[in-house]
Amino acid sequence: MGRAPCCDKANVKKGPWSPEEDSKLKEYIEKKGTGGNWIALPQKAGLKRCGKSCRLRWLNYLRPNIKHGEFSDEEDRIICSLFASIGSRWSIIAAQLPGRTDNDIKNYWNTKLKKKLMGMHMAPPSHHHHHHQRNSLKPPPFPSSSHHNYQNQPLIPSQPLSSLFKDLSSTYNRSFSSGFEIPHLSMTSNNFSNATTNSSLFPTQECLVGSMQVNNYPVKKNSNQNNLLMFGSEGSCSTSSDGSCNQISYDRESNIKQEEMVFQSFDQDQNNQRFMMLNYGNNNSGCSTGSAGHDHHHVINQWCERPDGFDHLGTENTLGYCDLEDVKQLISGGNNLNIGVNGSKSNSLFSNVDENKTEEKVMYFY
DNA sequence: AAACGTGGCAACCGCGGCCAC
DNA sequence: CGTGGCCGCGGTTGCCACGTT
Repeated sequence: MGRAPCCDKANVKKGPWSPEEDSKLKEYIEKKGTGGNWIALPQKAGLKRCGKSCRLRWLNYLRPNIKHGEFSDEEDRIICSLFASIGSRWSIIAAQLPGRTDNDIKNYWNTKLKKKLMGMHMAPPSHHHHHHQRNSLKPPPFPSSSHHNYQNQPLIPSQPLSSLFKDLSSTYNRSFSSGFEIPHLSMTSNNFSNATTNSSLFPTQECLVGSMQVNNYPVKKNSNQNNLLMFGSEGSCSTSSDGSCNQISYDRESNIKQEEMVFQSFDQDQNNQRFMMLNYGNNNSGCSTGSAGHDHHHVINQWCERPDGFDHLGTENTLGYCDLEDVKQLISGGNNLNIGVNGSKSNSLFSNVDENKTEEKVMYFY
């Protein structure tokens, strides 16, 4: 039933590469190139390896100009801001960092960089040795005062991550308004438009503008609050009560991922709306929890009329923010907003849509 | 000092997408 | 337009070194 193997497993070596294999592969490719066919290459080069293994070894290790060792603050910054905007698309991120491979960056993010950002709020989940444990995610403190001004915070931090983290965590702790609510959101697939922005706020960002609906509860009429900026990867706002939040294994305790992937958006000042998204997670399972038969969209802001308690909330990792004027400018102002729905992953976003529900504008970054 | 836990990475593997036929 | 098969992505696993109990 399964897919045919890409090569003859019996006759193929697996595991770490020996220096001899390395030099064989290197010499062959330097002399003859890959010929555009990795499958045939190992045989031609006299290697008992699967073509994919050769490709990986070459791209991640043998290829010229591979950079190893410490990541600089600048690299940290780039990775962080790109992750904030496009999520875990490591190959794209790697393309911005000469000499780094996607694998390298992925590993670095998962083992170190993420912790730099998360450390104070909670220990990131460990998948090691199947010690999946439900992190007891505590909701953040519920401050009664608000109106913290983060006017001058840049979207892409110019400081090292350590200082970014400090700033944002203190902001975070102080900035909830007293009455914020958790709306349940889903998105509709119609009315999305494609374009590209060159805004200085979001240089070369790709974004998607579309409609947002709030399931079951009316959107507040205050139009200042009708914009929601979502940072994150493709599935960031998938509705998951139907299990369509894909790529998550429900039969494992790795469910925890979903609960960690909570977005927060909040704004305090009616006249000076700020939008902030917090996203924690390592793939496209977004803000849903998907586990309890509800419609789980834990996006925190003053969005709809429903006051709701904390439920499944883990709230970590501030990655970006802007204010309403920025949003407006992007939406109007002749900005082109680019990239539509991208493939099947995003399709799950658009389930559970009731066309009769209130729809509002949303920008969805990925 | 042995067993156990953890971090760091390299490598693996399934899948979606793309393209040639 | 199918369809078969390769490519590359990204989530996951395996392994080793080292720290801790």
